Amino acid sequence: MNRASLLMEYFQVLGRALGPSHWWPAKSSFEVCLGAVLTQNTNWSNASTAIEALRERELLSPERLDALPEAELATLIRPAGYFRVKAARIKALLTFLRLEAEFDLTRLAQQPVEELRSKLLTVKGIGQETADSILLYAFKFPVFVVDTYTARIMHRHAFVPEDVGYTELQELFTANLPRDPDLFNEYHALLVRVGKNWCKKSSPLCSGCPLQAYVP
DNA sequence: CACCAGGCAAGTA
DNA sequence: TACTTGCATGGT
Repeated sequence: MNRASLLMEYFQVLGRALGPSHWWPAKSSFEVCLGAVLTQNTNWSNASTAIEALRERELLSPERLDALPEAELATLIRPAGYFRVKAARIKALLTFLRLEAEFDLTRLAQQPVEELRSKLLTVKGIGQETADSILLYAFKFPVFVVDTYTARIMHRHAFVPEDVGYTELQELFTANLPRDPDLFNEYHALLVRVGKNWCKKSSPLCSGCPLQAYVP
């Protein structure tokens, strides 16, 4: 079986077993951008608590957050962990959004995806995964997001070496799947759900995983 | 108690 | 370039 067929089969098996993921859980593109930073190396539950703290204070707009002092932002997002680092990163992102598009995210997304990706990567605190999460989940560009779960799962299934780089791992999917943002959206979500439930870092518990039959 | 979570940048050699 | 370290809360 070739990679393209196998990757599509994985998607279908996971979809049938787990059902729709409804990603990204956010009410606006801007919320996706915030969540993308807040969830860096952090479980979504903690990131979500931080988002809700901002929501309670009606701070979930770029203008309101931009006006908020960084120290106050840091206090509010404390539950997300790395809160000082993340406050600085969110501030850097806000400055970028203001200078690049006057906080108009719709306008920001008018440019070619490669151009926007390059610009996002210049923002301190926005790496490849965060940039791609924003491109796919906030703006619906057909960009496949990969993460540590993706690497672990695909390595365990012998698709890639353990130390596979971000770009190489991403190309495994983009070179073998149709460039469909809805497909990429759901596929990444399903892989994260598999990772969380059955493909943990230590004590690999494949039992019960929908993809167990495919593990070599 | 230890380990982990939807990373990233800065420092070192 | 290749490797190491700091960042930090909350759940299991």
